[in-house]
Formats: sequence, C-alpha cells, structure tokens
Amino acid sequence: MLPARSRLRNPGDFRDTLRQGVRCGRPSLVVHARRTPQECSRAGFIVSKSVGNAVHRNRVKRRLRHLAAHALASAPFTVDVVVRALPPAATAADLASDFDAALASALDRLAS
RNA sequence: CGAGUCGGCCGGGUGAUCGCGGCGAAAGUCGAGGAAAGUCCGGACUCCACAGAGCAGGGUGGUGGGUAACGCCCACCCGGGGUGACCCGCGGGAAAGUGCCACAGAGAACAGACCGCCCCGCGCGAGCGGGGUAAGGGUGAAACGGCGGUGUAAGAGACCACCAGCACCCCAGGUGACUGGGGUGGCUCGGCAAACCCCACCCGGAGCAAGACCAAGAAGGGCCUCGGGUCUUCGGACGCGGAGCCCGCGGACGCCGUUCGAGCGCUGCUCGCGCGAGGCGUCCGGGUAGGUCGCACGCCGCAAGGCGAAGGGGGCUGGCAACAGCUCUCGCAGAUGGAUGAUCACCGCCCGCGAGGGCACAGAAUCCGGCUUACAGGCCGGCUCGUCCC
RNA sequence: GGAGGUGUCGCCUAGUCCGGUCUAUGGCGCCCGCCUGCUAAGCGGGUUUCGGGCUUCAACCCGAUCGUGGGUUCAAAUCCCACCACCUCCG
Repeated sequence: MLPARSRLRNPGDFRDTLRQGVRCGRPSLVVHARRTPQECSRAGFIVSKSVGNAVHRNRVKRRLRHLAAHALASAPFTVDVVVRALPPAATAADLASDFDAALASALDRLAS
C-alpha cells in the first residue's frame, strides 16, 4: 500500500491541494491533484460519514489507497492527490476504473 | 417423539502472491471484537496544595454475601403470572407532615342521604314537610371489611359465630429479610412517594483534547456589521476586503497589594485549612495550530537475573453459588488524515432445478470490571409438560 | 475520545418544570366562500395523519397518534427506564 511518507498528513496540505489543484469527478469519487516539488508523490483521502459506517469507510479508504499506490508510482511527475469518496463508492464495483479514469484525466490536465 | 424453558460456547477455515504499522542492526516477530458500539454506571491513572466539616445538590433502595468498586453478580425472602420447568418486580416509609385524586356521582377521605326503605305530622288524593337508616340501587379507577344469624319501625360490629385484614405481646426456627404457632385489642384504618418529603447508605471537581517535557514564533481566532464577488431551486449558500466588540501572548502607563496581605484554591453557600506576589484597567504591537512522553506488561538491577500483576487457560482446595486461595503455564496491537489490507484458488454453510449469487452485526484510540443495544448461521448441556414403549 | 442539547400537524412553534374535558395552542402555507368587472389586499369558515363504521358523495361517529419501545398511575405530550435520529462545543 502506501508508506507513511507518501501520504498527506496535515490539514494544510489537504487545503492547498483542494484549492489550487485540478479537479476531476466520477460517479463514485472526485480526484483533486496538483504538481509538487516533493521527492515523491503523496495521496490523501476524504471519506465522509455519508459513505457508511466505520467498517465501510475503512474498506473504501483501503481500496483507494491500494489503487493509488500503483497509479502514483507510474505517474510522469510528482503530484499531491486528494481523493474524496462519494456515497456510491461503498457499493461501486467499478471503483478501480473510476479512479484510474479520473486520475488519468487529472494528470493530462496537469501535464498541459 | 412433540411442545416449552433456562444456561454456556463459536462467530468460516487453509494456502499462494503483492502490500501496511510497531519492535529489531538484521533474520524475524506481533498486529481488531463479542460486542471493539451506545457512553449508561463503577474503578485505575493524571491535575486541581490536602481531598476536610456542615448545608445545599445528586445517586441507590427487600435481606445476606461476592468484589478494587458499582446502579453489576450470586443465593434467599416477599408480591404477581404460569399445570410445570421457570419468568417478572426502582421491592424502604402513606397511624411524621404537606399535597393531589380530573370527569361522573348525593358524597372522594372529614365522612356523606340522590333514589330507595322505615317512623311521625299535614292532605280526600297524587304528594309535601320533619326525622331515622349505609342492608339495597345508581356513579366511578376507587364508596369505609365478607357470608350468615340475633336484633329493629327500618337498619347498623349495636351484638354473636366463622373468615379476611391491622396493631401489640409471647413462643419456635433463621445471621437476616421473614416464616410457623398462640394470645390480646379496637371493630376495619383508601390510593399515589417513577408528587414534595422522611429514613438508611454512598458521592470533592474535572477528565488522556487529563497531564509532563522540548522546540519555534510574536502572529491570530471568534462574533457582529458594511462593501463588493461567484453560484442559486430566489429561501439562500460560499469565498474576499474594511470598521467595531470579545478572547489569548508581549510591552508601556495608571490604580490596588506584598505578614494590617490583593488575589487564588476549576459546581453553589458557610466554616476550616492552605497557596500566595502579583492582580485590575487603558493604549500599542502582533499568529503558533509542531514534536516526544503519557502509551501497552510494570518495577528493581550495569548485567545475569529477581519481584509483582482487578489478564487468559489447566489443576487442587473452600463455598449451594457469585467468588476466593494455592500452584503450573501461556500471551502481551499501539496507530495519530490514524496500520491490521487487496487479489486468487480449494474446502465449509445458505438460496436456486440450473447457470449463478451470497456468507450476520460490525473496526481498537489511556486501560480495566459491568450494563444496554445490534447480530446470518451453528454447537453443547440442564430442567419441565404431554403422548407412546420397555 | 470526551462534554452537552433538541425531537409536537406540510414548515416554525406554545404546552412538559407542577400528570386530568389536550378530541394538542398560535403563526405561515393550503382549500372553500364573501367582496370585485378580474386579481391582490381584507373578511368568514375549514385543515395532523392513519385505520374503521361505509355504502356514490358529503356530513357525522369510533379507535390509535406528541421520535421509538417498555414501565409507574384510575389516567402520560408531561413522571421513570432503555433505544433511535439530528445538532452544538472542546487544545
């Protein structure tokens, strides 16, 4: 999954990424991303109470983190990414394709 | 065999690949629950100087025991339900006091006469007036013991026998709640304390965002209002800037105070006991939201090792039991935008003819003991009733 | 993690402390009528919801209902217990 240095860990980083980054939505989630001068890419996740109880929220967060670990390793440049999970994420079978599509679109817009 | 009742336990398994957090130099090793939940109780621990007294306030409420403690658990008593096993009960006090008992009804706690019954007087009569009467009717959730007899104008514990109930006394049993038996008394006394209250016992307050240490910085945050912007379902929502007010840090000035003592002691008052050199007001300046410990077995020791624990399991002893004692042995999640996961295969269970689909409730956040609530499916045992067979 | 608060008609509320005709008060909204040439405003009336009597409609009547479920009481929106949902605060 993601080691601790590849995770966003304070509120300031979250806020900067949400406000200054590009945004791409899919039915089950929204991806915010921005380029960063850090040595490695980082990811953070926002899973609100409307997604489900603690078990479902943890499961969604872990699946997303697993997907992000592969995706960020193959990104062409280092980025900070914040993924906001929407209520359909709890039961979405195509969470992986939604995430990949949203992140690819975000990286395209950052590259241009 | 059928129906029922009570209790205990489990909560998918194995393997492969890729990963995450703690510890470790590495190899490696450990890594969610019976409820981790709700936060309803009780403790440990930390700070408030100590955790003191009285009042106020809050809690508990049959008895005896268990426990670190409890509002929890066990056993027994009483009341109610059930043929029974068994279940349910905030289960002290209503002759300490205050209060309430709507509507209906004559009358609602002091007694009381609407209908009826009886007597007397008046009247031709229907009836009217006065008195007696709580046995009958009616009202109500509740109407001042029950059945029978004596008695009487009619009646009435007015009197009698039996029964129920109350108070007191004696005897027996029990640690006790209480139970059984006998006697005396007045003849009978309503309900509500999850109404105030009285009685007995218990409770100091806050909580790991407690608290301790280190580093950095001298900045901000909140409320309200005005201006303008974006979106709008026209209700409003979300950013930006300015003025004012409040809070926190530093500085300046003024006032009060340093044993004749300001102020403080984190729920209110009084007392007592302390701490105590700063406190209050005005003006000016201006921004950190970091880390380590607490914290995961602890303590002592350089070490070898030793000692200990409200932890799990086994055994023995005591006890009806809850539980306690002794002994052996095992294990120890510790994250902080928060690890404990993902994919696949086989087996197991459920639904479906099949293809196939599904596998409950639910995720540690300082740690324990309880309670309550949620929960697919499964396992084990005790007991009761009914029917049949031996 | 901890500390508190609130649930009453479509919406906002009163009533809860101290139990009783509460078949739940008021406002907004909605419906009907009057007024007007028409509308607005104004005036008058009705309106919690569900089930049943009940049948073509209307009117009327009965029962339940104050977040949910139990309990105390003759009687519960009100008192007690448990649960559910939502909201606020903390350095």
